[in-house]
Amino acid sequence: MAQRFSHQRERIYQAVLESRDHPTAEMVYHRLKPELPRLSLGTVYRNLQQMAREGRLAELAGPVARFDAVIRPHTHFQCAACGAILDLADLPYDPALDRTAEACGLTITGHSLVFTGLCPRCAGEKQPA
Amino acid sequence: MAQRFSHQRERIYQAVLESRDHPTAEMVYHRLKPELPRLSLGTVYRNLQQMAREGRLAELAGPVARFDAVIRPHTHFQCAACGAILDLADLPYDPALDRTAEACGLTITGHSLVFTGLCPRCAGEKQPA
DNA sequence: TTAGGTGCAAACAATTTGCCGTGTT
DNA sequence: AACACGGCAAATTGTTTGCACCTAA
Repeated sequence: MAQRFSHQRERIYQAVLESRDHPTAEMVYHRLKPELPRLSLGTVYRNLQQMAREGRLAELAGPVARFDAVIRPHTHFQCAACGAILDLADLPYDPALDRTAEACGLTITGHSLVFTGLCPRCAGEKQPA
Repeated sequence: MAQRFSHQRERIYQAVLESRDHPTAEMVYHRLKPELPRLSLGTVYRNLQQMAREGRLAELAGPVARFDAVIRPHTHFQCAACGAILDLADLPYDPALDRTAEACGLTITGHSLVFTGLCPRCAGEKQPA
């Protein structure tokens, strides 16, 4: 289980660290390809995923699209265990946040706020080791 | 351009509306298949995407994963035009939000806050029609 | 009648995995 | 030497699209 040192992994980590644009696996691959001509895309995926599991990297968003019939902006909750998404009706969308963000000099049209944790069902199933 | 009434589209909309779990295209398909045996997955994708474009449905997250070497929770901004993601260093992560959400009876481990709008470059390129 | 909608299957795109030789410990 | 790692390509999965037919208006 113990992982070993790996030249590629360190390069991949550095690439994500240096490029501030939250790159996709593909972007990392193309950036490293010139200096590591034998690098393969599969390795990039494997290492990104591994480092994300360990918490060395953060992963933004997932690979599948989900839809919501509630148009009015609102707050979501996603269970880390089962992936279910719930609405948090009690936690209203706060437009004041958008105005705060505009202070950064950006044109803000809205925001998405998603809480992470364990849903009641998964929290119940968790039994202490 | 004007769209017509479509039985399938209404069923698909209803399916998203009735299932409160923010379903994926696949989930919608499987839920409707029994009552609409000739329904095809392509149609589900087409209609979900169309309704999302029109604003009749909201789409959560995109299909490609991105990575961030900054582990410490922080706030993001995504440009609606070019898709670029920026860090909003001036808008710190607010742990108080998590405590508020716990009032809903959930175990909260964190949250993600992503603002949407136009980045400076895309805002500059926008010329009035 | 006319343009949009649908099923179906093929095309694409994003991501994962098996196999087997290589590198770290 | 043992076992994690990396390259490569095939396999999976998620999503889009071309085409011929069907249907609302």
